[in-house]
Amino acid sequence: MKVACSNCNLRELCMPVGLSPHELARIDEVVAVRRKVKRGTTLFRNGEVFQSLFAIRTGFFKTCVTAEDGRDQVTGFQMAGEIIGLDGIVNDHHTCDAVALEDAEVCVMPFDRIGELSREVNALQHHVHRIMSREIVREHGVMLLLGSMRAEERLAAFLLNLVQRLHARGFSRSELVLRMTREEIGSYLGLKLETVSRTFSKFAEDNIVEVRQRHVRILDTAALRRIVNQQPAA
Amino acid sequence: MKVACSNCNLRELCMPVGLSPHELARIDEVVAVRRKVKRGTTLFRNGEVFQSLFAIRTGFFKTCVTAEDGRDQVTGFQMAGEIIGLDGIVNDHHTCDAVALEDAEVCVMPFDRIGELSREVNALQHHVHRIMSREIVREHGVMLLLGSMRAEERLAAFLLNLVQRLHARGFSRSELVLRMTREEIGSYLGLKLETVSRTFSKFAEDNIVEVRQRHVRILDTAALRRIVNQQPAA
DNA sequence: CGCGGGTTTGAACTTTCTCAATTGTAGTGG
DNA sequence: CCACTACAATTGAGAAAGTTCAAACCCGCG
Repeated sequence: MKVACSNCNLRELCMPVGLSPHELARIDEVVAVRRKVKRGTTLFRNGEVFQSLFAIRTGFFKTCVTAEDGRDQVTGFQMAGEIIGLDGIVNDHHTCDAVALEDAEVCVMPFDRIGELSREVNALQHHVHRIMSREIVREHGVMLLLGSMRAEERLAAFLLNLVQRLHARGFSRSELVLRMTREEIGSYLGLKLETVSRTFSKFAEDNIVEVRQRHVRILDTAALRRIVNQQPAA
Repeated sequence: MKVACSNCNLRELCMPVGLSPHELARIDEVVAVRRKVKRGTTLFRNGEVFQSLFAIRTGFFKTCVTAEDGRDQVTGFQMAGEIIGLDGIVNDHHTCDAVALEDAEVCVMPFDRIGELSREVNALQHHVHRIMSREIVREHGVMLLLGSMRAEERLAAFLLNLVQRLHARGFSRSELVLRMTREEIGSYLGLKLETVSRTFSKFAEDNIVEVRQRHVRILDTAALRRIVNQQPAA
């Protein structure tokens, strides 16, 4: 199987744009191999030695951290074109688990190779910085959500975010299939699974969405946006 | 005033260790100037153009993001030796505010200069990656806190984290002066200021801490640890 | 066809929030 | 030096949101 970023249809998502032909050729060296990850198995685990970043080629992941007492927190859901493993850089060990929520394939990018190449290819260096910074900003958003939003706002924000990212990948703007359970959504949003379920029901009752198990159709995007931006308290 | 990382007593906190004399000399070029920031004023603001990272030389900062509807979330408190501004890299614009909670001084490190130098000085490149990764991991911890801890656990974790960082800077392991209001603590922890205050009172009643306004003395660190690690629900 | 994970829904309970009043503290100007 | 102001912190009581526990349900899969 040919592994070449230069031919990859996801290139604009995970690699820098505007490269010269020569740079493009070098970029292909970033990916060592591809690796398949079966649904329900982990790509990496908390405590494992960190060696590579992973670009998701197909499939859907969750990442979660675990406290000493066993408490679990989903820190994100990742889809094609997104990069995971950044948490491992600080201490050369991963600090969270990455679990495939459906059969997946990832591009393995050894981190030392990224380092070498980004010394030569300027755009790659900046790209790595941007990816990490983007993750920091994303997490700021999650902190805002967890720290100051109510259940309905959280779920609305979650749905809008998911559908927006899916749409950027060519999927529908209004229809989506959830790859995760209510419990995983709840963990991510800081809610219990029952609350997630109830909130879905409430949205359905208000004709904002149509929910059939994991199939969700957004009927009123504007309403969702209004819910996210409503001010519960100053 | 001499600006030289090589002579700075905070070097181990913000710069890579184990540099050769030559590398050490190059590192001094990272810092363009120092800048003073008066208490209550901002170092940078959401929307401003990003140009530099900042290393805190003295003083204490908070960073906060603001939603469109005006909601505010403190995303972190930063002290001497820590680096702020990483959020600005993705889009060349800052996405949060950095406010000095006491008179402060920062080292201004132009980001393009960091880029150039880290192409030459290998250790610097890795160091930048590590700093960003550390911030990502820190935020994972905050997400865990916001997503699955109760008020007492949040405040206990907050106090332990603060005092640990202060101790790493030579301060007491048990005594600290809070630089922020109850409201700012609350915003960070996803609680209302009244809840923060009540929780402080509860800790005081249980002889875990002694609180006089912003002066806090930790009487029973072990008890705080136990509170953080208690399991409210599976 | 039945099993089991995942989901929905109800009712009682807990935690945190909200609103309001009170107190404390630091800074300002007479 | 003290009164006064402004801001921060504490405390109480009632309300609201989300959680917990429990039961029932749905649906895909072996």
